[in-house]
Amino acid sequence: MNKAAGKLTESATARGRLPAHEVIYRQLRDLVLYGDLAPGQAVTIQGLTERLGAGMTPVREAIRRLIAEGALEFQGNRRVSVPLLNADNISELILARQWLDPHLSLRATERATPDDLEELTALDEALDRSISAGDLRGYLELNYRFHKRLYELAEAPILADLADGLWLRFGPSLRVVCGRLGTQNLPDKHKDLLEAMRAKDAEGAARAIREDVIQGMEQVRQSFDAPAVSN
Amino acid sequence: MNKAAGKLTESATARGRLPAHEVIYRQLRDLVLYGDLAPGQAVTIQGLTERLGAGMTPVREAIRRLIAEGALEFQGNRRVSVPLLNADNISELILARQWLDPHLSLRATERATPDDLEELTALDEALDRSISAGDLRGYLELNYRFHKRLYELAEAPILADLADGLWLRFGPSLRVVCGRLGTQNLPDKHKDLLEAMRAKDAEGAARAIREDVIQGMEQVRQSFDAPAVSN
DNA sequence: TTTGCCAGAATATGATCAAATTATTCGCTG
DNA sequence: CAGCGAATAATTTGATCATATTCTGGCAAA
Repeated sequence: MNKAAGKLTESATARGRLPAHEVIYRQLRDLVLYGDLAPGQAVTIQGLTERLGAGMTPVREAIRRLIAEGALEFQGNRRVSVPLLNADNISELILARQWLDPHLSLRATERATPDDLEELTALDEALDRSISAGDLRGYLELNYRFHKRLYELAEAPILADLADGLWLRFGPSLRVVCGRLGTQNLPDKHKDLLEAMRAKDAEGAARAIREDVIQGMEQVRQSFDAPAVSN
Repeated sequence: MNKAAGKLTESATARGRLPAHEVIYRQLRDLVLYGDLAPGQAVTIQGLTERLGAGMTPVREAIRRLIAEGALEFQGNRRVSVPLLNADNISELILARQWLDPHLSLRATERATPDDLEELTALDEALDRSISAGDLRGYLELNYRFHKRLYELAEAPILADLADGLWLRFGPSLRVVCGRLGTQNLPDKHKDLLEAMRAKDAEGAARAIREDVIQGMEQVRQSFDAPAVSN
């Protein structure tokens, strides 16, 4: 096998140069994940080519990917928009996360090395600083990265994919809710989780994350029962 | 609002003319779902433009969508292929379906009308005929449609999406396994399921589908422990 | 074995065509 | 004469293609 050749060739993608459609995909993904695009907002190809300064082919491909992941919605005619969730959708998401997240946390606890735990702890501390500073965007980003890292540690790529994909679906709504509540009222169970993980208490970790999920997602659900904002 | 205009215009997409990328997507999806593309097989853009007689832009978009759904795999360099599952992957899929399918069946049972039940029964009978006739492709297609219809009846679009997506992941492997076993040895629990649904026994339906999933998926898992075929 | 070259495939652009929404005009009725 | 509504024009946006460019992997020669 000429496995060495690949290394020596120092392929363009390997040395950090990602294809444009990949770059655009990640940018657009973050736009959805962190709620820079509001629920219901229309997404146009040409609008994005300007906003992200790219050709339309990469933008087009990025949009298709996001649609397939449920992050965007194809509206039958040729319109694409950020999905507008209803209370039932939220219930489904809560249900799915209530099953997936504990399962993944349990596996992550069994596999996490001290280094991994340190990394998670550092992420959580950064998260706390964002909350104190009232930095909403930072909170959303770090909170996601905390959970995402947990998924990765579980070494279950398919289940992690599923869990990861759910974040894209409630990302826009989460932003709206957190924007209303302010960063001060955003408790989490990360401390309990980390403690359980350090003790290799997999069941305890699963319980902690389950509470974290319920606590966070119920806030989103309640915002649907509450009177909708003006516009 | 000129909502009337839209109706009168009799929009092209509304009267059945789907965009090419959508058509290509569905064709390519079926190719994966029913195992016409073998696990590990390389998928090239230009190869598909010829095979499906389409331009490369629609093919490109279809491939991106399938990659996002986990039906295809982007191999880092510019290669795309049908994912080759390992035993761990199968375990993940079993786990996910063991949770999703019963849940959806339970909801479907609560909501199914007599007409719906009749439709499912008809699908199952057609399925039996395919088995008797030794028609593997027909079996794969009808079995999928049976479960897919069940997902739809649950009226939980997000969970249904997740469950549906899993089929794309084990489709190619399922084809290989069934090809080895022959259609005669493909038992299912559909009869038990339908009986429970007719009796509005939601818990019973959930149990039946759980057994159906385990029975079917375990066959796939075992084919990994069994000695791999020659090539 | 290593290095450089080459064929072939994928990426990316811009042009072109088609479709849908929005804006405008015109005619009608009250 | 004013206001409403329908038909139509104009603009915007999406879909598709042909083409240019870049990259990869293999092959051949040193």
